[in-house]
Amino acid sequence: MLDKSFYTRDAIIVAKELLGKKICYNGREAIIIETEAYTISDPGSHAYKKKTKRNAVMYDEGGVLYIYLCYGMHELMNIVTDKEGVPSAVLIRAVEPVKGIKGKTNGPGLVTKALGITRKHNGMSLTSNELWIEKGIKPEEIIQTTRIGLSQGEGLPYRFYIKDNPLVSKK
DNA sequence: TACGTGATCACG
DNA sequence: GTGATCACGTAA
Repeated sequence: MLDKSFYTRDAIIVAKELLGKKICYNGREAIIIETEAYTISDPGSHAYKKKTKRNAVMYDEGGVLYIYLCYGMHELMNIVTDKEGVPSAVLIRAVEPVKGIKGKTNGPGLVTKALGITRKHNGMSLTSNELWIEKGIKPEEIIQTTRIGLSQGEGLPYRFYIKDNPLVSKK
């Protein structure tokens, strides 16, 4: 299991290093293929302006989940990073099924659905024996490029994925 | 390319 | 209270 110290670093570093790691939850396992980082003073981040009820968990110490509902029907899964009081997180955009997964996993809304993660898991710890991330594979090559699907801050190069993987999400 | 869908937030 | 907005997915 990855230690708390893995998560309490800058979101960009964590986003990059999460690639190839394995998420384990509820008997299901999946390798992380694609991520996006959301940092402090980032126009695309939910915590860009101020602390609200929704984004409060982003201010927590790294190593917990931030889940929210998008477009009224998709629950998106983020991993909170950095020290307490520094709002930042990493969005999981695509994973590769290893065990116990049904359905598609090549998009952020599909990842939560496949893993069985919902808003009820908001704030849940990633250093527990119920939900955790551990060593998986070593990515051959990592691509860093601009984020997609945002109305603001889309141009920032905070998106990472494993090169040539067929599960990388599309716009 | 169009739109469903509902929580959330910035207003007043 | 109310209206605009939104880190998406699907079908067309």
